[in-house]
Amino acid sequence: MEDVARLAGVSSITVSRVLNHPDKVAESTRERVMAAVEATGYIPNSVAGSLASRRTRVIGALVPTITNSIFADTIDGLTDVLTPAGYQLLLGATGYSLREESRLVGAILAQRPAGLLATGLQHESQGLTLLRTTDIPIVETWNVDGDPVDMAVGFSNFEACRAMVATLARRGARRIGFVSAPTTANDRAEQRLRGYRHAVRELGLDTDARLEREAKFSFHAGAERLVEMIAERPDVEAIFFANDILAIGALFECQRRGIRVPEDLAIAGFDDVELAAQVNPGLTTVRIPRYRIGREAARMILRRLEGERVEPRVLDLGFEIVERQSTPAGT
Amino acid sequence: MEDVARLAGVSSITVSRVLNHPDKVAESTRERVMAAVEATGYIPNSVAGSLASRRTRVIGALVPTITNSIFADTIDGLTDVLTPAGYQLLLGATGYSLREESRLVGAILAQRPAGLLATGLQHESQGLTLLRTTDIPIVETWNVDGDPVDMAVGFSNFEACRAMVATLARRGARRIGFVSAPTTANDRAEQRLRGYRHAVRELGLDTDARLEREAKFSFHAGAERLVEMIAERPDVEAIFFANDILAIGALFECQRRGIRVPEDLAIAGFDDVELAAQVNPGLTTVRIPRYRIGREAARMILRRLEGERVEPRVLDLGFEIVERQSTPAGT
DNA sequence: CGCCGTAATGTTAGCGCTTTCAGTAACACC
DNA sequence: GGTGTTACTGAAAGCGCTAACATTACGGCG
Repeated sequence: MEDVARLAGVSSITVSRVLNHPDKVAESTRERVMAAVEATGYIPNSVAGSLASRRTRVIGALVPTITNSIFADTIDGLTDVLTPAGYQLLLGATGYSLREESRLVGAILAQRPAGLLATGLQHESQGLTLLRTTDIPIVETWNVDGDPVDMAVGFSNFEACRAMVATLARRGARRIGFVSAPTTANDRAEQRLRGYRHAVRELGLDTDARLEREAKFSFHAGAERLVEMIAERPDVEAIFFANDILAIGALFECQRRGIRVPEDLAIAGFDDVELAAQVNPGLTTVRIPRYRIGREAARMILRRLEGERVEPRVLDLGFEIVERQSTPAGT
Repeated sequence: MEDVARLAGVSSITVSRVLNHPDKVAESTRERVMAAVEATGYIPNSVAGSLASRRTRVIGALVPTITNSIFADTIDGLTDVLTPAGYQLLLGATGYSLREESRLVGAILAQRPAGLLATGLQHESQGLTLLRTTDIPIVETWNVDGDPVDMAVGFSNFEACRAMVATLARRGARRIGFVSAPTTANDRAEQRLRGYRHAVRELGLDTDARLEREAKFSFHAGAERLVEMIAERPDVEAIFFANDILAIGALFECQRRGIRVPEDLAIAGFDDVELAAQVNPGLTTVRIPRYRIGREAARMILRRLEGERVEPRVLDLGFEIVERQSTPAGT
């Protein structure tokens, strides 16, 4: 920066101003400085800048895994808002471990981000303390059933599952199975399971424990649980899977076994991934605002960084039941 | 940090040492300092630390989009190596724009990352200059057909496509269509197309331009190109899609239209996404080391950061033709 | 005509750490 | 007992910027 200043015949603070507050510099000076920046190939040092100004242009984001496209969509929404605003993304993957989340929260906060996005409302006490102590805007995502540390944006996993069970029941099913995602360190999965259980009781449906299982996130696991469940409860009428990947894995298994969907068995998923609309039959599922979660989270953070108050602190973006051909049509 | 030092009855430099070089501090002191760190809830300021030490624990990564799972897998491999080594990920999505890539390279370099991962060997001159000028380790990924700025890890898209066409031809197809991904700002797609063209000529197959189309990345586009191609060239025997998503979109369209795969038409994809093995019939495709690309890229960067020389600078991880049921079986 | 507001630029200090060099103490060795 | 060696701790300087205040020039205004 010293070099640039010398070449342009100004002091270094003027160079700094040209780069950060161009309107506070005379146009002729600005041009001279910009030319000098080009000529020297100067790349500003944001590390030094951040230290001096005590703020960074970095937003931290913590997701369980970026390998699951639903989180990739949220990150996508986040960057689509952040990038034009001049912010960059510091990404961490917790691998569904609250221990690892705490560690990453510490590591990310050490970078003094301007804001932070987390997934879920559930945290380890250590991480929670860190989140509470810091004064940057924090948005927890993918869940609105609980108390956020600061702000939250998402939808009710509980209500979404309850609504899907109600839809299946309305189409005539009384024996509805549920395949949950692992609920440890995953409040979204836990609430989906609770939503199912609540609905089954509420509607007086079959509550046999054999209609409930857990599966890791994979096509294969969905197929396996399907096979197990129809072996133990051949009379099951519909199986609701906690995510589309499981459901589609099961759907493919039905294709292979000649089980007719939805005539012999109805299948429903959760997430409405792009694939859900493409498979044959199309998958009935819950559409959730994955991309918008990221977008709105970014907006909330930015608004706070601009000094505005953000109300409400919990933003429920809702969900939508999408009925396709994998469940019986309405009459 | 001042507070911690006072509480522990040491100077601030000792606190710094406890945090960064714990082995250079007496155990009793270390314990006292750690207790003080806990008590005060001190979170080190990496920004200041980085400025003073002139190095960060951040690695930049540029991908076209994180929404495509193949890049998510590469990022996954990257973080799996980087995180245990104490590095964090600064992620940028270029949206397949070289202009945007240049901008992001500048923004990321301003953060003074310890290393940088880019996707592809193709860059705009402005971004290329930045990459060349900087002295941090840089790995270009997903392509080894060309000259890297620094290091590269990936496979030959050209040879992979050539090999798939040869496989299809070996199974009897003479009229093989190709659906390319958009080739602008995407050297990988471009080389896949060139590999197809080369193979078709080399093997004396049908070179009709109507057997060649382009499609954006979606199931839907794959289905559309399929429909168009069989309308214009009803005698096409096999269609090779530049990625699995296109191929699977086409496969689903065949299911809907009652086109038997592979009896009426063979279908092949590229990438071997998890879904490719699940669909019915299973998709013949090219398996590529998506995850390992990220892993090896991280390893190369880390080795360089430890002062080692890295040879070779271009690491070809190869590919593998995976024949499933969407193409005719061997005899 | 002096005063004051405004625009443009510069001076000074310091952000919170780490590097470098120095210093102290304890111990072994010839 | 002087010297070297190892282990530990500290003082001073400064990383490359920006915030806050200072300065200069200029023109409008009572």
